[in-house]
Amino acid sequence: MRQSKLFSKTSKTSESGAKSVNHDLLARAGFVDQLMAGVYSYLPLGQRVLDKVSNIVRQEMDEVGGQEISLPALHPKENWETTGRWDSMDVLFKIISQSKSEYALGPTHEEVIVPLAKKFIFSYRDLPASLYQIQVKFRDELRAKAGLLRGREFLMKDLYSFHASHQDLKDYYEKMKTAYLKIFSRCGLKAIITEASGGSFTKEYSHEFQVETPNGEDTIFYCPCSFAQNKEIAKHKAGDKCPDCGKKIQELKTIEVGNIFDLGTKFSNDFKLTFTDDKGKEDLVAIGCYGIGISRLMGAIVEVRHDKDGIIWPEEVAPFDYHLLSLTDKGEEVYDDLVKAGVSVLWDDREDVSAGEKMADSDLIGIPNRLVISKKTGDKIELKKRDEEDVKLISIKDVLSDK
RNA sequence: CGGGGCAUGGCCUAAUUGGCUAAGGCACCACGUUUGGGACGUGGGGAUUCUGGGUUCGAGUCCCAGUGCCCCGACCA
Repeated sequence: MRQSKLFSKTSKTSESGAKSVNHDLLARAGFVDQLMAGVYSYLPLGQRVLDKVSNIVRQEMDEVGGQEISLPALHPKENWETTGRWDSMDVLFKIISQSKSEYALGPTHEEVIVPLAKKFIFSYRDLPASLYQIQVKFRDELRAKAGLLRGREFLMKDLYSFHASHQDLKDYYEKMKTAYLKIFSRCGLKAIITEASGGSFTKEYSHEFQVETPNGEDTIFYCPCSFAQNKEIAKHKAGDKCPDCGKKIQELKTIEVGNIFDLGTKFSNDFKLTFTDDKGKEDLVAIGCYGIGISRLMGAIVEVRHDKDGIIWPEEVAPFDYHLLSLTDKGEEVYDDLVKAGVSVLWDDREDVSAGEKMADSDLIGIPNRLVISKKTGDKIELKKRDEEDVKLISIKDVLSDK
């Protein structure tokens, strides 16, 4: 991609409403644009990051047997009345059509997928089943805030698993924990599995995946031995002895990037989703639900991985692998070679922009590898990692073989 | 939803006690000079000062109402 053709531009000044780090940096670097509180447009750079994160999530969900689908965002009122959530879920967006019918905009999809599952699941032979989608969700938050961290419209992966027994659900739930940790690790984050409330529709436990950052809105009590509880349900406090290992419990500010629920038979009971077991007996299907806020995850990565100059994208989610800066009129040949070799590169080919501005923009955008061509580099290319100070001179062959 | 703050070209800001044609920077257009850490000169275009009322000879500035955004809290299957 030639930067001279890039739709977005960087900005030296922060937007007056961009008080959070992720909103400020993502807006200044040209990844997102705020439409209103909690609602953002994703510009070309931002869309590339969302796609990168989504693909990581896809790979890991496919790895645990998930099948990707796409459910409607517009839901009939009736399904939400069936589960009682039309009235009880405060954040439900409700809309009225011109013929005065009422609909919900999906904040989550049990009300759609369980009726769908009824059309295909009849026998223990149809179980287990695991379905997921990556889709925009709507939640009428009273206070959207912190950039991408708490939106009213946001991108989410939600997976629903269906099981013939509760034990089978629990086994799958554990597999999902491992898959989630892998996803967050690939996104450059260390997630802490934290015990949390199951919410009002499951009496079972739930587990949140929390990432430590000073700007986080959640508080957890944590011990490195693997003990972690959300403050909401915690029976311990900072300084107490860890019930598992006896060391002192710490208090951490965190962002929740994922949450998994054992829903039991709540929704299968509401919709009468049953199956026939191998003895010919009818039983309710056990359901698990597993969410990752993709756009929130993008914001969380920025909150954790930045410095005074800008964003520091982890390799796997960066919008491009290489940022090639031409400080002379040379560079086109190198760019063409890289493109031909399939290297993901953003080429700063802008002619009327000073070297200093190109470097400042490069740091702000945060692509992990910076290549510079200038008078000083001769027929070599300078390589600098975004998160390192030292530079080295290499040849284009080194770039191609490195990939 | 309770409390607080803010609202001026696309963006960031200024404007004396209420007083002249709303000023500057960024960005944009033209020409020229520049190019290793956010260069510079000259010229140019771009504004119902959030909306609606009110006070006043006169309102960006004061008052009332509304709207939007940000922050704190509550809320957040």
